[in-house]
Amino acid sequence: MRVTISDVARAAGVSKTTVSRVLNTGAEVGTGTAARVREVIDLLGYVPSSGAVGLARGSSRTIGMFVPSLTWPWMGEVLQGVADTVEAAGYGMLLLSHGRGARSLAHVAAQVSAGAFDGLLAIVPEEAVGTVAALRRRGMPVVVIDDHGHRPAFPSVATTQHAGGADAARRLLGTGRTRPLVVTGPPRFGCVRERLAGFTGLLPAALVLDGEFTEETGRTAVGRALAEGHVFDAVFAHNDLIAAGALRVLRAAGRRVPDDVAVIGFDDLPMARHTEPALTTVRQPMRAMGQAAARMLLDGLGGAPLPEEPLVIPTELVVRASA
Amino acid sequence: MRVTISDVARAAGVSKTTVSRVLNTGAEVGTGTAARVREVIDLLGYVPSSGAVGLARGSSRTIGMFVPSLTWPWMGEVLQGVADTVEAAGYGMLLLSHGRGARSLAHVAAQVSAGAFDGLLAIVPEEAVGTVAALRRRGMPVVVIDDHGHRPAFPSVATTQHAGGADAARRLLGTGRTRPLVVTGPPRFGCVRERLAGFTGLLPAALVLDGEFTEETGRTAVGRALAEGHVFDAVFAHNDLIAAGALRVLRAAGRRVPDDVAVIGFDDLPMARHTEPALTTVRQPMRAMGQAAARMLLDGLGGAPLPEEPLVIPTELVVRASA
DNA sequence: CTGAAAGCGCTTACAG
DNA sequence: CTGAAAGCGCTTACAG
Repeated sequence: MRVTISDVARAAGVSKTTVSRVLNTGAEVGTGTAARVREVIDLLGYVPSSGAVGLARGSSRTIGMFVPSLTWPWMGEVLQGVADTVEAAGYGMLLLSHGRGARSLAHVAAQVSAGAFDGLLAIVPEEAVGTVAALRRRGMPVVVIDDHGHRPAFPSVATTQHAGGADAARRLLGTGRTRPLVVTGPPRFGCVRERLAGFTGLLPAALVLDGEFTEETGRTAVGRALAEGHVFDAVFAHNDLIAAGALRVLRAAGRRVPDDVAVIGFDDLPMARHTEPALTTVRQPMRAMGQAAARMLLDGLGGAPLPEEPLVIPTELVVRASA
Repeated sequence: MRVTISDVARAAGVSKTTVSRVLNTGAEVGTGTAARVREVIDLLGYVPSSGAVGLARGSSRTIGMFVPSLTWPWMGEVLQGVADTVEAAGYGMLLLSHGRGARSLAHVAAQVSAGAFDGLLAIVPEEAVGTVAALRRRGMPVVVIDDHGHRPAFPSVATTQHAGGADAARRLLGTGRTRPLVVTGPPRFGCVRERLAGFTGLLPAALVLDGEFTEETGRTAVGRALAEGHVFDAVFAHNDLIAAGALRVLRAAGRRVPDDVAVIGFDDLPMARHTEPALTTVRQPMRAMGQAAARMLLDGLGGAPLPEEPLVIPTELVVRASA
């Protein structure tokens, strides 16, 4: 049987009110009484029912975490950062995925209406911007992890997409490259446009090809550039998967990396250490972003105003062998 | 303001009891009345408070998902399978990670005592077996996703580790290999022992080296075998990362794959398609396992008895270029 | 410093 | 087929 606050009160010879106070405010209770109550709580192993507390207090001590997909290569890092922070604060973390599209959104809406969580952390796919904005308008505290695209409308944590692109260009410039090929992800993502702008601002691209954030895009794009006889001495890939594909095609074509063609990726996935040659890449601080976003939301739930400006955690150029 | 059951009752001109019945059993309510109530519910956008329902009914319509780490390469697949299934059933999914060790376990215990979820899905790290077993003894429905190790004590979904190892051996045998090198993960994992037994049952290994489930282990283990002059015509790596490391060292040493040395991995991570040459590997059905485990738990919560025997979803040999 | 009582929003016997 | 009332386990004015 569940141990309730009444059991504790009875065993300690006090009222439920007093037990509740010991548990929460702590104030207004005699030292001796408090000690006795705490003893009984430990003895009985009492833990307040989250449902009851939620009902009485109108909050759930749980945050929602909404992600477009759970299988993206860096998603685990973000989730780990969020989970560690949220758990340390004694909060629960309700995971919501956009995997089933519109039905997933309906599920989120239902959980919100049910009061299942007090605040929402979100990586917002294009299709869900409206939904998330609507939740926020209805008063739900929202913090967005701004990996792809710029949404000034939300409190958010972001990284330096533009500067990351510029760092890549600077590195190539520093090693004497002047005719880069750029292979981007889908241009609908804000991050793609920012990385590209940062890069071409310093180093005009010989050629820009867009595709998906996949190894296959890396192979086909670079393969095409090669086949069409474009001249380039570097590749700036918009993520590490694209870079891996590029490396593969370059080797197959007999181009030496970095001697003939330097290659720089983006993300710094674990695999970046293991490509041949090891990949020079722009590191995105995914775990730190998860932690910071969680902290921001928790502070917000604690009463702090959510910041107007994005909290920016910088990218970092990680130099390995490919550039 | 939150729309409550009282608002609906008032607007529909019925009692809260009737609204509750329309929402839940559906039975015992006049057709006309039910229709009217449903109309009002839609109109007002009423969704029952999960906290209140949980309190009154003693359940939370939420399951807990406990994982050792969120950053393992196949974890996202499992989570996606679980999330899709759980959400489709209208349940919430509380994510619990073992990332902070003992403190994480304490957090789990607190969430359980708080009644935060009705059942637990778990990938159980060694250190947490006791905790999870204790929860089960106290009546918490538990389903274990049995990736690593065999725990007959829990209802579980498993895959064919032994047969997967045997399939790898059969493939090598079929291409005329007789002296394999085996590089395993940590022997404390049940899956490691099973894969090894399945493999050596058909094809005695020239040499067995153990290590971690990392690319680095692949490089150092195969590097050492090479340096020490061991003779082998194949490598069975216990996961794809180890296999990737092996491929790299073999190439660096001038051994052709698969001509001189065939290589087989385990898992079928996305990267397996992109190694050089593409990796032949034993696929683990991680997403399907997540789905099946979730379904099993949900059925259990619905009243079905949890199966005594593990539900086994088979591995599958995926033949690419490396063996 | 402490407690009795109302209330949070539901469900569920019980009575009709 | 329908409703009044008790109860789930807490918190929080309010009174002392």
